[in-house]
Amino acid sequence: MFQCVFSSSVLQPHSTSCLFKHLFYHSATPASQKQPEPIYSKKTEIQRQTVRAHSVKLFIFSALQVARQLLLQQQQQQQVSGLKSPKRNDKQPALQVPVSVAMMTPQVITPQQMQQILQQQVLSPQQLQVLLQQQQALMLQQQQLQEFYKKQQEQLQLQLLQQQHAGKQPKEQQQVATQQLAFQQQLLQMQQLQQQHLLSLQRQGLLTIQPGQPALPLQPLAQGMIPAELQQLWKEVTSAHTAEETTGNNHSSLDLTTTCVSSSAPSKTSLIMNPHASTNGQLSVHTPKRESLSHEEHSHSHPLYGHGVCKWPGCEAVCEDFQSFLKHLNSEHALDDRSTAQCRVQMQVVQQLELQLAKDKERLQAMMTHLHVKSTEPKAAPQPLNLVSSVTLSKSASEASPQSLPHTPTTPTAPITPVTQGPSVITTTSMHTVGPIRRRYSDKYNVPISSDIAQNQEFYKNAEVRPPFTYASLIRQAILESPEKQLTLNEIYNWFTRMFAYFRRNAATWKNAVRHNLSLHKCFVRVENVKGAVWTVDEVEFQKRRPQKISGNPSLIKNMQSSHAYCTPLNAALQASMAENSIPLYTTASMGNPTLGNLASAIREELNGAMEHTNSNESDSSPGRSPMQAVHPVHVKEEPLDPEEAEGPLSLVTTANHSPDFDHDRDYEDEPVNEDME
DNA sequence: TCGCCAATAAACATCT
DNA sequence: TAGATGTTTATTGGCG
Repeated sequence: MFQCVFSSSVLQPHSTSCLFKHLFYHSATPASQKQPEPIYSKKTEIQRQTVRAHSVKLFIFSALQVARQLLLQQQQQQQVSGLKSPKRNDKQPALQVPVSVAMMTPQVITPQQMQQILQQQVLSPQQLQVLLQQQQALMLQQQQLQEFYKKQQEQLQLQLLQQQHAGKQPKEQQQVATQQLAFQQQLLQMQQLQQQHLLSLQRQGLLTIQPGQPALPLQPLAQGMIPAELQQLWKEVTSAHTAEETTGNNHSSLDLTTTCVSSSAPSKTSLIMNPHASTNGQLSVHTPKRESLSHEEHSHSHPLYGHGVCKWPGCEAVCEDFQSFLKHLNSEHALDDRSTAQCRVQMQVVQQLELQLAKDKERLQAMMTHLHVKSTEPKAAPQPLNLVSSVTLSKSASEASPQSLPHTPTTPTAPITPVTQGPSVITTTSMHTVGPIRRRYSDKYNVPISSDIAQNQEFYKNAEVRPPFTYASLIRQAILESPEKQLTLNEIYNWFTRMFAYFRRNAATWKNAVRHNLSLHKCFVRVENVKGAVWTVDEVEFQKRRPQKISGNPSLIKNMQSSHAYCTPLNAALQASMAENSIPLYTTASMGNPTLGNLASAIREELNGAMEHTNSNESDSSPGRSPMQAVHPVHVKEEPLDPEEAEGPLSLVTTANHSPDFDHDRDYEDEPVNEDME
């Protein structure tokens, strides 16, 4: 009986196939149905900040409604009161200095406050949609208010002119002045209301205030934002979200050095959360502070600008410099239906990608778990799992396991290197091969043995997984890991059993193989000392047999090609997986959003880079290049070899794919040794 | 299909 | 004398 390893599963498949079906069911079942979604801190933060932003924006919206009502009431009072003007004769400030629209605008939250509120938020598409609708309503109201204020101001100025020229209509003038005063009083009330709301938010933890932020809840009216600025800020917020999510997981927050809107605001407090992040820079046009920033800095960090091209989804307009990019951004990607729709689409893309990532992670985990379960199945998989090519020991070897240890119950973590190497991990045959099929395994894919063993130490120790290296490589590694770079045969045995659970079984087989390799390969030198015979590694011999020059070694070139070829099925798999899980994403891609293609190409580049890095890393960290190994003394075989025997087999440790680990001496005795490859 | 090569098996010798 | 150690040969099977 096998028990499914899924935490939420209680099914106990009675056979391997049943278990496999069960696992397949798990794989096909949406994650939400089988176990809770992995809780990512970022996700939680997103939700929290979304609520925060939502509350604040709703508040702004409601505050504007209140303002509008007040103004309407004022307008009605003005119409009703008619000539009942106050008898004040003193000059009102509003009369001396025309009341600006900004003064009259009920935007009491300063840019700093707004930015502080908004700087951390990441909205879900649904929430953004709601907010965008609110935003549109907000803009509409702002426009109405603005028009109303303008009318009022025009009337006022007209009256002032008339008064100056004709000295007439003092009543109307006073009336308007009173009206303006009333406006200010009402706005002050609103301001206080807003302050209370902000304090309330602050108390609820929905609004964090920087310690150095002076008088956050309340700012003078003169420091409020004009509607245009607010509109810009809204744009910036939405665009910044788009940009932030476009850039993926860089967790960039808004760079408020580029979003400091009002120069009049006492923005002494630096609100920069991430100096490398940026926004779309829309506000830099009218902010001296932003203009002080170098455009190179912008262009280097702006997620929507790179290589002289606007990276707005589906745009790719060529912008010669950052300035023109900003103009283009402001003109072509202003806040309109198209941009908001694209923003929504982009958010869906990101969401789908995150969902896909979560699913694939889960799938990977299930695969790992599944393979471990399979490796410990006593019936179906009596042989230890071979990571490379599912080597199953021969019948006699598997039967002759006097030192077999019980299977380790621990669940080892998956090997790092083979996973990242991709093809070196599991072949399709490993899933289906049954019986004593002996398959060749070697140091494939240029995995540096030392790093692989170091990275996957726990895995190899706990899982009966055959290390993807030849016996010769392992022997050499064992010797080199020893303090004196020499080991007795028994110590080599111990190293094998200590480091690899796989070698805790079938001792007769692999020990024979170890002895065979020690004798076979010239690079292993037997040295007699006081302890008896110890084995060392002859690095010269070892390095002689590493024809790894990429430019000249066809096997390496082939390996490189196969590495690249691996990317193609991976892309296909990725896209198939995406298609399987995210139709909207495909819709997005079909709309011309290059995200999917970019993602695929990015992954392809990453893989290529990884492969190249692996190759270079391998050559760097290859045994032949190890400084430690380079200084290792060369031992001479005490037993003079017969010339015929000297042609015995040797192996390569870290040659390319399908290259021999250790080539026979015979093969290299007459071949020119390419020293460049060392 | 063939050759190469690592893994495996086994025989044999030598040593402890 | 048994077991460990070391050597050699043959076979198998993967892979280019």
